[in-house]
Amino acid sequence: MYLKEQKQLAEAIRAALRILYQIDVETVVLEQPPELKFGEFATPVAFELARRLRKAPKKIAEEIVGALGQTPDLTPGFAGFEVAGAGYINARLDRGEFAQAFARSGEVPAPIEALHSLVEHTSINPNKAAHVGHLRNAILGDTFVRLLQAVGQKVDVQNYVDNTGVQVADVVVGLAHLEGLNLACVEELMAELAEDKTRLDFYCWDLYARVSSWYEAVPDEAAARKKLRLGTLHAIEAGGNETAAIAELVSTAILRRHLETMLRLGIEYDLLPRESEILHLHFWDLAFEQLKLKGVLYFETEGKNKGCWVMRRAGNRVQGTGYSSESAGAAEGEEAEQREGPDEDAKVIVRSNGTVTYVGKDIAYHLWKFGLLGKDFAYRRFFRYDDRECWISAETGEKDHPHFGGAQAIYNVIDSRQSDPQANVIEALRGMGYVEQASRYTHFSYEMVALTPRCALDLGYEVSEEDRARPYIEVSGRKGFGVKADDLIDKLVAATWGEVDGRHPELDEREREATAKAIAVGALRYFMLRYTRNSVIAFDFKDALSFEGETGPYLQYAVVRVRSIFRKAGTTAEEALAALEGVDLAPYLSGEGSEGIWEVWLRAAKTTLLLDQCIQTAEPAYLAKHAFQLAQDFSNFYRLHHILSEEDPARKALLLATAAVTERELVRVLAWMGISAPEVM
RNA sequence: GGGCGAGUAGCUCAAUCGGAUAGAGCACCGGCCUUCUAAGCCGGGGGUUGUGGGUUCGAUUCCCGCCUCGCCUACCA
Repeated sequence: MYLKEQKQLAEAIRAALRILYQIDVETVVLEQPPELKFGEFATPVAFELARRLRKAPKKIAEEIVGALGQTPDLTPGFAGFEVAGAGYINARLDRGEFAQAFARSGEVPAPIEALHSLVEHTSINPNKAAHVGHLRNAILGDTFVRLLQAVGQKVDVQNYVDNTGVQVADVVVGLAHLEGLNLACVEELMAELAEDKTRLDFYCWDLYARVSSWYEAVPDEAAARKKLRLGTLHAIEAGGNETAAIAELVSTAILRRHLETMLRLGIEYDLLPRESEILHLHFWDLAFEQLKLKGVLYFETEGKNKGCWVMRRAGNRVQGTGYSSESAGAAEGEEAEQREGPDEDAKVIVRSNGTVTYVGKDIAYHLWKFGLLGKDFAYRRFFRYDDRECWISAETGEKDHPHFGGAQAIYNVIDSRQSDPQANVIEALRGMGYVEQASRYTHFSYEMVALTPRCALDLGYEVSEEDRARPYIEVSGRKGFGVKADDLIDKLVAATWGEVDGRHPELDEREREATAKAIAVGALRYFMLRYTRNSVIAFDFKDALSFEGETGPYLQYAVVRVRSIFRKAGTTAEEALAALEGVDLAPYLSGEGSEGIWEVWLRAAKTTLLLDQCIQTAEPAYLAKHAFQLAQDFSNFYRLHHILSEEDPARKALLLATAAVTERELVRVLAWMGISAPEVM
């Protein structure tokens, strides 16, 4: 529904333009009029054509309306068209018919393309606890996974683990050198922490901050300490030594903690590919050969990058050994000729000492994602969910495992600071001739979560004078500055639990707990989804712990109210929708006494349109906003029309069905956002 | 220096491909629980959309200049 009518109307108008003026327009702009009394659709197409046809917009609009009126077979489902203002064309739906059809169908969205997609999100360095920024990442990613699944795509969910990077090395330096622990002692420490119910990732949060400041603490020692850090990193990368064993032990335990934290929000993964396997299985060697063969990498012989294998950046044109990704036209050739000397802006992929950079490894990994590397990981089971298994990469693994990789489209949920390296990887793929894959590679970019200065002060951090003047302060794992994910979830659950205890003493303990958790998750997930991706979230407990207004609980509350009505009415949403069969709804959907009813139906019917839009733009915030507006429309309807006391049976059937479509669509959208609606709250 | 993003109500954010009167939430003020759950609803005040030009019948939206802020721009990962 809605989408169908929208397309139909656009086609009918295009047909009318062909008949009337023998012109073809690419797209007909359709929008919703400012008020529903003008109809459901409006188009300003007559304004655009005024100059071209040398006619007043109003006259054109009248002619189009006339043509539409004479060909009713082109616009089934529409009740009428009219000219408004200086030349708008407004279209009215046949409301009764529309509502009947929508009540019946519910419209299962058709897949845009039955793609096999791969979404990578979370990807927290396994050396410390997850913080609010990681929550935004995981919630955006998980929601997008659900959206893709809603349109019928097969989706692999991956959480990339950098278990051999500097961040893990820093924590190992802390354990081995600050605490003076060997492998056995680290095992002992972990056992003690477990005994103590101290979360290991919390312990490492503090340790990581200590190590980071320790590097700089004594100026004379700084160089030696940095050397220690680098040596630790190299030992971890190489593997097969005690340092690497400590790293493996700790990072794996922290990784498990991250999965537990995310599971609290209903977030699950299929696979955890790790950097250690990308290194040890020599993914890079294969990628390097391909990159050289296809001329994407070239050996720099001059300038600052002398002795390195480099790649030109997207948008740069370079002559000689470089290549041009798009078909090089004459103009580009001339431009290239004017340039002299080495491309100093090029991206170094292999350093002059022969080691490969992060971007290089990432290119190899992404070739694997698209099934273009010619090599695969081995796999082991790692984490058991209620109804599925999460696998982890391994050098040698289990014989039977699901097939991973080889996706047709990929989405990387990574914050916007990484847009440059992401662009490099895409450019490399394109340069290798994988143009199709490059076009289906989406850097699902989002802005960071920062803390408001007030929030930082409340948490007891020292805040400099200039930071206090800023609207927000960036979180920093290195400084141990931020809000830990589990702490936030704990706070949310405590707040909702207290509230549920007070409101529903009649429920047993387990029900109250489950309800409180559902509301806490709803509040948190909605909070992270309501902002568009490129907006920085300035985090504050006051906003995040709010359960009123535009929040998750507000949406859940609308569903709870609907369910309460059905309980009292002794019926169900399904029955209420089925009972509409054969009822003439038109008299109740417009005119006196219909206020607020049609708004709910129209809004509810737009859900599929929003789903489409969110996928096209990779922007879940539109859906969050839509759900809120539907809940708002329902609240308005709820106030204006008392359902259970309605005496006209036909009207009562419609009012019940209005509540039913609200529930059906709201529950659907909430599920896409990973939010469940409790029975009571 | 170059690239990307942002600047909208006191605060936090929306505004579909350039369209009709720029909308929500929070905060503030005033009302509404004897009728389906008040985590709700209604009403009120609040705006030179950073700034100066341009294009257009029409600009928060597109183009150019300027101002402010953030991020990226390493032979770190």
